[in-house]
Amino acid sequence: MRSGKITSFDIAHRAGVSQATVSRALRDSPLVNEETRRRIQQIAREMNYQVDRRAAGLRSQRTYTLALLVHEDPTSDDSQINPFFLTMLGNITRVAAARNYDVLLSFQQLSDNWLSEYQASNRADGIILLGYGDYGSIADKLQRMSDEGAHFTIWGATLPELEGHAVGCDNHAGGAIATRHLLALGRRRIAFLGCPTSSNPEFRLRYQGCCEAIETAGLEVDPALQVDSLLQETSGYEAAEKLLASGADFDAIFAASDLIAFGAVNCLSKHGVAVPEQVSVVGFDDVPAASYFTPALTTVRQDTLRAAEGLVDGLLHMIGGERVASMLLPPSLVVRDSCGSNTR
Amino acid sequence: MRSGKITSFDIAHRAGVSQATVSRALRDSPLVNEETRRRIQQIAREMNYQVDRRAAGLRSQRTYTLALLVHEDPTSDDSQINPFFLTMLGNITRVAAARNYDVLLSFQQLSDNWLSEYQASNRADGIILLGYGDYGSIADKLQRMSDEGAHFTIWGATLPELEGHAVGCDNHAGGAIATRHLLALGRRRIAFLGCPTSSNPEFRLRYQGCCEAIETAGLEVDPALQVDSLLQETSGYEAAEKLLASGADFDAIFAASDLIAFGAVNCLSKHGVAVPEQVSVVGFDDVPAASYFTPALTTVRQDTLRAAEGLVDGLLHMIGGERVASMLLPPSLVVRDSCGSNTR
DNA sequence: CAAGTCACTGCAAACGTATTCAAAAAAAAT
DNA sequence: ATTTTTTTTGAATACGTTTGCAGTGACTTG
Repeated sequence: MRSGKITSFDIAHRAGVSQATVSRALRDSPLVNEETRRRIQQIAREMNYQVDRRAAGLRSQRTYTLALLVHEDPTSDDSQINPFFLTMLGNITRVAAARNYDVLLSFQQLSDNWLSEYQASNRADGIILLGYGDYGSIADKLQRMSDEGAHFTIWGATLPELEGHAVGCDNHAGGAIATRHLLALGRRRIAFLGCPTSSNPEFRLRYQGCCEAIETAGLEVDPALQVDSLLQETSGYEAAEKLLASGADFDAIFAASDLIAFGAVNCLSKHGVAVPEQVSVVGFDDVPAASYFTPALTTVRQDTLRAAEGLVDGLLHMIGGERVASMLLPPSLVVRDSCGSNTR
Repeated sequence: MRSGKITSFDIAHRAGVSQATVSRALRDSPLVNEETRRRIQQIAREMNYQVDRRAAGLRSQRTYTLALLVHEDPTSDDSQINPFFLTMLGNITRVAAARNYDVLLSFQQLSDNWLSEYQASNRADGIILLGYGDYGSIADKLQRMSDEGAHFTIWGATLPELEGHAVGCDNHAGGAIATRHLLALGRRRIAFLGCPTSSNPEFRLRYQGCCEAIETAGLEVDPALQVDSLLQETSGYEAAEKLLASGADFDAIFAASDLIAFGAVNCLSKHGVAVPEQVSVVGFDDVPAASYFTPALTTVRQDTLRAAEGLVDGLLHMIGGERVASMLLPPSLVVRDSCGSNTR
């Protein structure tokens, strides 16, 4: 004789009150008498009762769920996810859980109807976009999301022209920090591996910070030392190969991402160039592997925990109807072995 | 004059039919006339209508959502997630999406009431557990989940005594493959870094496979060459240090995880021991960083995509009421530089 | 003591869908 | 022309909450 599912009516019956009172008691409403509330909560605990989120959401028009949409490079053959985003993902989930929100995960493309699917089907109260460094391709979709009143926030550069809320690292400052570190070590010919001309504003800003630091030091930026590279390791390897082949003189590399740096170092090793003795290398992101890497990679760290907090809390405020300003986080330099500063 | 939310009634009104017919038409029910169905679907598309998942779920008692519970080591200071599980996570999400299921992500502890929270609050139709290599600590909870009729599956060793469905790699075979590879390279004194006596059955099985391969080759297992180590890199470093300090003679290391291998190699380097020249090293998992590592790590790969398919499809079958057998996946060896086989 | 407050509580109406049951229309069979 | 069958539709209800509104005593106040 298995009774069906336990509902608030069962609790009400057992407590000798109405179902409405149970609902209120469980939500700590001040409308219900303290002793009654405690008794009801006690009974609910004993009966192992849980509020049905669907019914509650249906009535209150909330889901207490955030959708996390992680970008996947459609050109990438491998199903590997950038480890940096995975770290972010973990932090976002943790922060959301602390705020009593669930996180719905998706790696689908941001298709034309993706928004409507999630927004209109009431699967989530808001959306967090991760890994869309290149806004250009989705600007129109963001605009539409904004027009339709969707709540969303995006990790990346906080551009004034961008519609909506964003949390990002101060890429310009990050580029400058890394470059100043290399300059302080006596390096003078600093190569940049990354694609500043693409519509990816993060790489562009990192390069700008880099150039500015060089010029501030009274040196000149040599365009020959900038080689395009995408985010991935293989792309970094190829970029380094191109740099070597060009015959350009360089004594340091600032890679726009750690993965690029990994690829570049591997390439240099293969060609007998010693890191950090002959060439200093700095990365960007401080992915977990950066510390395992040989030589351990000096890199620019983004504070992923504060970033996650910024994204989640910003989004929750927007859901709450507030207007929230975008957020720029200061990066920090993590000095390890790949620059030679530790060798004295 | 913004109309409220679009409901199936709006579609019905516009199409001149009843709401019931709309519901049927949108679910491709054969009960509705083909032409009517097409017209309704067309209108729904035009009006950008999306079924409210909460209402639909409330009525049909399904959520079309799977909960993914990833274990976090509570002792770990860092908030880093094991990269292997992150790869799994990505694959699981993709597979689930292909099956039209959402994935709810959580890194919370499997607390006593976690199950009831997810199961009873109807946030998910089933649960996937990831990272619970050590079943001992949660065996009672699994039993309770099973008793309460929850649908769940777990990544890890498929033990006969374990209640419920599991998908796992053939750890015994994996241990044997790795060890045979080392033996084939002429290594004779193979150390094992990992904790086979703990309740973590995966490590135990890997060690058993290792021992069996050694004995099959007509050699003897030296217990002095087994050093306990937890999953993490730092733990691997310490284990290698202990091994060196013991003065034991060894020419190869089989690490129970890639992270342990990373730590061990770093430790050996620090002590001037050359890898792979003096000591060959094999890891387990083939995490993304394994290929970036120097020397690139030879390791045992688990097929994470097939694993994800096994987990998701197994779970869906269970939700569908079928009885599903657990699944054992064959591992494969990825040969890179850390064993010296490539140096010839 | 009457009237007004106050602190609780219960009734009942949503929320938006899926589904049962009966009915209507159309087609087929007699 | 009537009955039977088939196809297609609509009315009504249930899913399990939250919440506006009204009601009930008890308590204060003039």
